[in-house]
Amino acid sequence: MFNFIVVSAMSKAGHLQNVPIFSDLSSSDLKKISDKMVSRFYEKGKMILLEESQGETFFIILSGVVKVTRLSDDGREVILAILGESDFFGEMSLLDGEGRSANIVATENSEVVTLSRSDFLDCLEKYPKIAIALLEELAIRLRKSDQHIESLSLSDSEQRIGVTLIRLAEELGTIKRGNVMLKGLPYQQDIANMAGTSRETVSRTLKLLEKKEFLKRDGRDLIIYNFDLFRQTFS
Amino acid sequence: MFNFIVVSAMSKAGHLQNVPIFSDLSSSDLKKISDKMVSRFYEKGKMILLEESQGETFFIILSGVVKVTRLSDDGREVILAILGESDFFGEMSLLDGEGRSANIVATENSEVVTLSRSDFLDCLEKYPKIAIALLEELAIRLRKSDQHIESLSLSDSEQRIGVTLIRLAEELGTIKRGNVMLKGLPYQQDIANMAGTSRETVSRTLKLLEKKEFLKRDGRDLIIYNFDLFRQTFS
DNA sequence: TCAAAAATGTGAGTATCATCACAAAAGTAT
DNA sequence: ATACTTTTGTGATGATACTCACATTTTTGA
Repeated sequence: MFNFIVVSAMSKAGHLQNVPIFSDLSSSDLKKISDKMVSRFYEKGKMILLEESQGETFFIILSGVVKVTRLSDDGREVILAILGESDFFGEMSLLDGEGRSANIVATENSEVVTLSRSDFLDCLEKYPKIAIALLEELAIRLRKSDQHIESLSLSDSEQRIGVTLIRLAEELGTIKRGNVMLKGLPYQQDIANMAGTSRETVSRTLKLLEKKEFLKRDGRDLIIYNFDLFRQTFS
Repeated sequence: MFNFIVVSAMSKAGHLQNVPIFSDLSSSDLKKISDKMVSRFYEKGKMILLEESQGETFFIILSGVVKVTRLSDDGREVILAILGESDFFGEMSLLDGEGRSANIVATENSEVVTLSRSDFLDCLEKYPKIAIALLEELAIRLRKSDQHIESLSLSDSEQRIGVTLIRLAEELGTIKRGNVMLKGLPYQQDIANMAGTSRETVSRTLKLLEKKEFLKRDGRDLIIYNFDLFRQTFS
């Protein structure tokens, strides 16, 4: 475990080059920024950010997977997004000053680097390219949110679960001759929380989709046959 | 009508000062930008942007109201947002290069100013303040989207309609001794499309909320008594 | 390796809400 | 003022999907 952290710290600047919002920067600028960053490691299941806490830090995921959630009063959870390598979070409350709007939990062992609020805002002032890249990314997220809203508004549960599998495949899957391989599917309860349905319905629907030969399950893994067709069918 | 356009054109730069994303600019910078803008007027019901068209223009609303929608294959409509004075739109496809993700329709006679793609991007490069202000605004919209998703995922139709009324009140209403006055409520079908429910359910629910004395209807107008309580109850 | 815990499968009952159908009311235009 | 259109109100019906209950399977950890 310790070994893991050391290795990652050594390659921090290297990793950053692969993060889209930094890709326009020269390596000397990148060095300056990465020197201000702090590496952190979160084990699977650990809470990274709480809904109530003040937003004072910007996070970039180097490896691992996190889920962005909101909790209702009665404890039910809505999963807003699944984020993976090179994704970032924490920017929203840095930008608009409101408190956190969501919880962040590591769903896999995850390594992140962080930037303080002031360093982050400096960055934006100093490198307009970063601000523009961030705008692009937020535009993409807003577009995804809009699709999510459309799906929740119009579709029945089978469609919504299909759309959710597409989202998961795009974030976590690997493509292989037109099929998508999803190793380590989230729990049915998490899929239900993404799709806005119940755990039991996810169970029944996955079985149905398997019978219809859209996909095949093998324990925690899942293969979607003919991903293009799957997309057409469900979104 | 012609009179209206002339008046507005004269006050274009003046209006811009009240638009949050430009509020940090000096009046000479503002002048430079406003010279590149073009005024347009859309009558109630007119389509401003189509889902399929290329995104090549940035719009700022000087007066009026527009709705942002997505249409499913079978023609059902989802209303993603209602935008009013000082709000802007069209930035998403300018930023991420994708085609339009939504339709925009004027729901009231509306006056907008537009900026071309290149002028808009120039603006962002030249005035980092604008880029940051835009980031703030997108963060706010993303936060609202997240709340919308939560509401669609967890709530029953009464809650969802309550949340929708709050959204409408915040965008279109005027506060008066703790009560909110909404003059010219949207049609029930539009409210249904925002809340992800059916027109009939909106009709029945409004009646119910009136009986519970949360609100009072008078033709097209609506008063929400004790808006703070209403918020607490529905979000 | 085995027990305990967690996750998944599945049936039965039921509530919510969409849909259909049509009546009433409110706007609009001639 | 009147006819026409649009919007709203409301009952009846049925389907979808949620909840509850419990069996089965898989995973975890000592």
